[in-house]
Order: sequence, then C-alpha cells, then structure tokens
Amino acid sequence: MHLIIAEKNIAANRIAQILSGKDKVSAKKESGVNVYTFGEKTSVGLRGHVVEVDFVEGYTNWRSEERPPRSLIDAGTIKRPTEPAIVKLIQKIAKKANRITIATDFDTEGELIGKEAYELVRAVNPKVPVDRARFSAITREEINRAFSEPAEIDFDLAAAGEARQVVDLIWGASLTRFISLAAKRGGGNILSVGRVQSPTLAMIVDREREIESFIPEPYWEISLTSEKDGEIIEARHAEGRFTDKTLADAAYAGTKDPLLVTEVKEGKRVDRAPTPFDTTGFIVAAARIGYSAANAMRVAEELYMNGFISYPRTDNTIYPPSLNLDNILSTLEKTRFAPDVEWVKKNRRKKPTEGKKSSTDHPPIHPTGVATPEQLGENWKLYELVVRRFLATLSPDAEWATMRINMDASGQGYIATGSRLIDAGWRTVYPYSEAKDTFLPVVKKGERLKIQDLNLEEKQTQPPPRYSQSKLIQVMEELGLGTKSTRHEVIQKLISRKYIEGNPLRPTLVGKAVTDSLEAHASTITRPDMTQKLEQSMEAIKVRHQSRDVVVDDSRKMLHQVFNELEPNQAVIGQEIMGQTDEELTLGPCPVCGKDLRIRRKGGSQFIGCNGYPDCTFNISLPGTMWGSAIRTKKVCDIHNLYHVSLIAKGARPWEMGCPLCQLIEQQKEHYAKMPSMTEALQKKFLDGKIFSLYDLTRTDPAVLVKRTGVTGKQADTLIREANDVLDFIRKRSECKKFMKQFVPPKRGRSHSKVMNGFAECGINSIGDIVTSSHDLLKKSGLSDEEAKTLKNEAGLLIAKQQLKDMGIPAISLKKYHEAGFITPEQIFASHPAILSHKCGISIDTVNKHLTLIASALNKPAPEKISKKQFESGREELLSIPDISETALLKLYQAGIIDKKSLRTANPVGVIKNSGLSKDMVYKIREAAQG
DNA sequence: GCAAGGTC
Repeated sequence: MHLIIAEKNIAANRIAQILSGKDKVSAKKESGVNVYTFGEKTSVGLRGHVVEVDFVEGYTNWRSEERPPRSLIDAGTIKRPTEPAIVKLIQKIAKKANRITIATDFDTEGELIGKEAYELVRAVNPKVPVDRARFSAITREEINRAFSEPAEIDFDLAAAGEARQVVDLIWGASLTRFISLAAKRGGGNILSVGRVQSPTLAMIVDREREIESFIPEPYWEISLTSEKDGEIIEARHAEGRFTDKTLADAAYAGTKDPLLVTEVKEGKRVDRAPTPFDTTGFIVAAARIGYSAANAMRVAEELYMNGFISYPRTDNTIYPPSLNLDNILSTLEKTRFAPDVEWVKKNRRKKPTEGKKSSTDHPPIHPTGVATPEQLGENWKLYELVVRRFLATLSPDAEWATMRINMDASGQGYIATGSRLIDAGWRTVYPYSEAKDTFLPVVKKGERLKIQDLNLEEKQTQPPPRYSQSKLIQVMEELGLGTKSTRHEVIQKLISRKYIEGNPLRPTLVGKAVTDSLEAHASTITRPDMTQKLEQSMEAIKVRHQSRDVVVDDSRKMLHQVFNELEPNQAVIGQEIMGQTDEELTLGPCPVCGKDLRIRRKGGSQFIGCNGYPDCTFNISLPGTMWGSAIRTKKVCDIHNLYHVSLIAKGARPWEMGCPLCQLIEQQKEHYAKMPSMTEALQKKFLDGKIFSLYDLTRTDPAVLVKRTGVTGKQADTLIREANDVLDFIRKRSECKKFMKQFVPPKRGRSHSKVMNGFAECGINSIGDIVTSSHDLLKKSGLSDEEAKTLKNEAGLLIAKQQLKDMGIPAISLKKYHEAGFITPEQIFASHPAILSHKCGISIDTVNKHLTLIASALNKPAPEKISKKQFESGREELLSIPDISETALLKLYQAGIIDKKSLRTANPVGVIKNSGLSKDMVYKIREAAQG
C-alpha cells in the first residue's frame, strides 16, 4: 500500500482526485481524520505542523528558583504532538505501507512539516521507502509530473526550519517570562516578546514618537484660476512650496495679468495593468474596500476551502507556466462576469502581467470555481475582487493623454496639468481605483489669458501618518518580518496583548513601555536585523555551510549576553513598565468633576490631568521627568481620596511628593499671599467653590466667581486682576531663572534656587530687572565679577532683541542688524539709514520701513526717507569721485551725505566733525562734486 | 501561562 501524506486535508483530497484518474476515490473518516483511498493508494492530510517544539519537562513553573527565565536558554527541547489523532492515524497506516510519499508544500516550512511526518513514520516502520513529491500548484499537470518523478526529502532544508523553531522558542519564551516577571504580570496579562512581534511593535512605537516630536513648519502655496471658452484652468506656481513667507508674498504680489502661455506640452502616460495577487497584495486591495487584514484572510480561507479561489497564502506574483489560464477564463464564463471575460478574450494582452516575486510553493491567488452572489453572501465582494484582479492581469495597459501648460504672469511661472483617460484598458474590468480626468481646454503658445482668481494659501507640513494594518503588513514584508500566513496574526496578537489599538494603529502605554525597556536593555530583539541574520544562517544550513546545532548554539550565546544586561536591571525594568500602565497612573477622583485623575506624560514633561478632559480642564503640574517619572504610591490621602505621588529616577531614592492636591493647595497659599486683597477666609471660599489655584482663578469668569464663592462683582474683578499680576510675576521670575541658568553654573553652596532667592531680596524678578540693576547688586546675590558682567550684557541683548521683535522687525533682519553690531532700538534709530543698509546688507527700502516702526515705538518722529533710486544713484555718484573709497563713503553717510547734491550743500564744518574725515579731504571732494 | 510557523 502506498501512503501519500499531504500538508492539509483539502490537498490530500485533491491529490487523490487527480491521481485516481478514472478510479473512484472512497473518502472515509477514521477517528475524525479524512482518509482517501483509490486503488492501492491512500492519501491523508496533516494539519500543518502536527508536532510542536517545546522544552523538556520541568520548566513549567515560571517562578521556580532553580529554573529562572535564563535557564530556558540551555534547556533541552522535544517535539510533542499537537494533533494526536492525526499522528496516531499516520503511524497506524504507515506500519502497513510499502511506500510513502511526502507531498507537503514546496517551501522551507513544508519541508520541515514533511520531515516531521517522516520521523513519525520512521518511529513505527524503519524500513519503508519514503520519497518526496514537489509541486507548485495542485493542478492535474503539476501533480502528475511531481508523482512521476519522485525525489528525496531535503533534510538540510528541514534543518534550517528546525533551527528557526528552536531559536524562536528560546528567545521568545525566556524573554517573555523575564519581562512578565519583572513587571509582575501574570495570568492572562503577560507581556510577550518575540523575534517578529517585538520589532513590529517597535515600528508602531517609533512612528508614534516621530508624530509626537514633529514640529510642523509653515509653507505657502500660490494657485490661480483662469478660463478659456468657459472651461476652467487651474494652475499652481512653478515654485511649488514656498518656505519663506516674504518670497511667497512677493510672488503673490508679482503675479499680474496677462497670463501668457509659454509652452504647451502634450504626452501620453501608460498606466500599467496590476500584477497577480500575492497575500500582501490581496490584503492591501481588500483594505481599500473596507476589510481588516484578519477579516480578509478569514474570508479568503473560506473561499479557498469551498473551491472558489486558489490557496490564499502565497508570496508568488508570477503565474507558473503550468497554470492553465484559458481554462480559468472558460470557468469564469459560467459566472456573471461572462461579459467581462468576453472583453478580456477580445483584448487580451500577449503575456499576463508579472510581479517581482516568484516562489515555488503556490501560484498567485486566482479564481478556481464558479459562484453566485446568493451563494456567497457577504463573501461575494472578495470573490469578485479576486476574479476582477485575475481578469485585469490579462488585460491591456490603460493609457492617459497628458497635457502641461506653462504660463507666465509678469515673471511668475505657473503650471497647469491635465490628464484624460483615452484607453481604459484593464480599468474596464477592475474598477477599484478611481480614474479621474482633469480636463484642460485647448490653448496655444503665445495666447494671453486673464487671471480670474489668485490664492495664497498658508499650509503646514504634516507628521508622518500612523500605520494602517495593510500598510504595516507591506512594511513587515519589506523587512522580512513574519510570513504571508502570519503577518496579520502578529498584528492581532499585539492588539490582544493590549500593546496597540485603534485604526490606524497606535501604541498603548504598555506597548510603549515594553518597547522602551527592550530597546534600552535588549535591543537585539526589537530590531528586524535579527530576522535577517537568522535567514542568512538558515541559508547557510540549507547549503551545508553551517550545521543546525552551531547556528542554534551561537544564538544561545547571544541570548546569554542579553541576559547579562537584563538581569542586573530587573528592578528598573519592572518599574519602567509598571509606572506606565493605566492602573498605576490613575490617582482617584477629580475634585472638580469626579472623574479619575491620571498622571500623563508627553516628551520630557508630565502632569496630572483629568479623564474628563476636554470637558474638565483641571490639572496639576509636576516636575519634569528629569527629576524622575511620577508614579502613584500605596498611600491614599484622607482628605482628597487621592493616591500619593512619588518621583522615581534611576539611581536615586524615590522622591515622595505626598497628595498632589494637598501639595497644590499648599503651594497656592504662597502665591495668594502676594495678592493684596486675598484673605484666608477668601481662600477657604475658593476651595469650597472648587477653585484650586491661582491659574484656575485667572481663567474664571468674574460672574462665575461671584456665583461660586459669593464675593461681590467688584471684588471678583479685583481678585482676578491681582491673580493675573501675580501669575505674570511668577512667569517673569521663571523666565529669569531659566535665563540665569544659562550663564551662571551652579556651585557648591550656590544652587540656582539660591541665586534666585538672592535676586528676590535685591528686587530682581525679571530679565528686565537684571538690565537695570547695578553691578554690585548682582554680585551681592553671589555672582562673580565676570558672571555679573556677562549676565547683564546678555540680558541687555535679549531685551533689545525682544523689543525689536515686538516692534515688528522680522527675525532675519534682526540677525543682520545684530551681526553688524546694531543691538538696541536706540542704536539703530541713531544711525543713518544709508549706513544701516550698507553695513547690514539690508535694502534701503526695508531699512526705511524698520526705522519708521522703531520711531513710532520710541515715540519719535520718523527720519526722512531715502528712496532706493536716490540711494543707489547717490552711491554711484559719490564713488565716481576718485578720492572716495568704500570706507570714506561710510564716513560720509555718518555725516548724512548721500549724494553729490548733499555734499555740495552741506555745511563743510559739520561734515568734517561728523564724518571724521580730514579738512583737506572734505574740501577736495566738495570741489570734485561741483563739476 | 512563553515564540513563530503551519492549518481550521
């Protein structure tokens, strides 16, 4: 008897049908397993792997003292049946067999599954010959060929698969146990780690970090509309994005009628027909019509099991030659797609389209059977997708006519583009992506049009998008993470572990915490490189350059090193993760609305916010995370029923902060003391009225304050005004401290806070105060001579800069003034515009504008303006006088001399005095200016 | 109770 072992039941059945020829196949169930007999042959299907790798006995207790997570690295492994019924049946039949053929899938895992079957067989029948049939599709042609030329099992290929199994098990199990124990997570709440899942999670976390730290930048786009014979032309500025507002403004202002057509370019664009579906391609297309990855695969599985489509787990995007495409077309003629098939037959392309990947195990996903919408219900949509994709791969490319119109509006270039589908090609049978025409009217070079509408739009650069499931699967494929059958399951696993959530995918706090911890202490497991290295090793095993055992042992050594780093940090890792979980961050009821208060973190800052946000804005600020991450302690405040908070930093004792609300109230007393009208009785009324801080007070409407606390309207106004003053004072002081810290290093006995206290005693409470305070006063606060000087100087610079900015001088010009040595508004105002323009490299018009701004801010009359023309021609006039050099020119500007005329008419004595030029020189050039 | 890979 000849036993044929296939990878799955459905394959066993189909193989039997094909090989039986005219004989009838008898299908029976033996202890729940399908057995197909025909002639003297018997065909049985496995269920993928029917055995699994696991540790030898004695490692089941996670908390065992003698067997800690690290001990799993060197623990022995065994293969244990996971499908005992199938294992038993195979062995029962194998005993009586005189030939056995392994007919599992034609890939690495298939070879391993075959070897597993081989070992089961050998255990009960040491002598029976075992061969191997390899086929890339279960078609009559392929199966007959494969069975007519039986081959041997490739034990090297299978060994490569075994290496992967063991490496995955020891890394996954040991790290999962370690992290879960460190974070005190057990039961159904464990934290898993793995070669595929951890890098996938890290990608999602990394993306979130990019989004969090993204700083949007403004840019400007200019577009215009015009019209020809009633048809609209939309064009955009040739520059595209402007990153400089001044340039955009100039381009906008410079866009004037007429709009001259400078060039009309017509062309064609080929729109390639899509390539055959592999699993990833199918998932992406299904996502476009609303299916999640897991759902799409579930439906595909169902369609496959019922014979409507081919095997849905494949990496292949090239139809193998053995696949009879004509037969598939004839089959489809019996469906409601007959008209589409008709069209494809008439217009069929020479060769079907091809993708980049081919593989030996299965053909691309294609239809295999006839179905009706009534039969399939909801699943029809995906059947239709597979049918239409198949038809599209046999259809001609689509073609677009393209047009580009280049235009010029008084020196500003504009571009309009249009396209029109002239040959729908494959789009006729595959209507899933929209083919939108953008028409442009016919215009000729040299034609003049009118600008109807001109738009300057400010936009902002956007952060990268979060991953959708299908995008993530595509990226996983690019990085080699997971396989066609497992990628969607990995995503589901991350969701069920509560590492990620939402659509598109976002990491949860736990997901972030686990990734951060692994990246800090076991980064190997968070990188896709591990898979790539493993694949290289597997390749080496396949060609016998390395043995399975050496590869696995090397991997064991690496894992030991990872544990060398992990074990000493167990406590820190636990804290890092526990401190991030929802429960650990929840403190108790919000005093304003009663919902939960929670510690929230963003970047380097943390605060306590209300879960009722944005309806409830109550919050308490916390010190930055550099002082430690805030987590709750076990104590609860009797008054407010809130958990106490403590800050935990690496290598430091936890900083117990106590009840955050008590803290807040205590802190506010100090602030309230600075308000002249505040009394203790009022403070009590405020607390009863649920106003907990100075900040709350400034944000409360006077009418609301009256209602909540019973103060009079006039009192309310006064209190709010005073609160604003104090808040302003506090802000200025913190600004001052931040500024001082940059220039005054802390010393023993002189902390930054101590310096600030010294300042307060001297009445220095803002950066402005530093400028006006005396040198000695600064020294009294503990600063050295040098430090006092620097601080005062820098403060002066900063204040001047701020003043100029407030007056409306843009940052770019400010920098230019500064570099040329013009610091304060007064300095700039006192200088002659010609000098400013010359020394700073700012155009005279702009200088004039700035001087007007400064004059009005300083409450002084604006200086006389010099026009650009006057300035430039004057400069040429003066330089044409042989004795006037560039340096002399500057000196003349100082004396207000800007051209020959002013040189002639100015009082020479004044010129000599103000310019610093010699008497002889001045008279000489005056002479020259007469001519 | 751990992984990843098959299959249902």
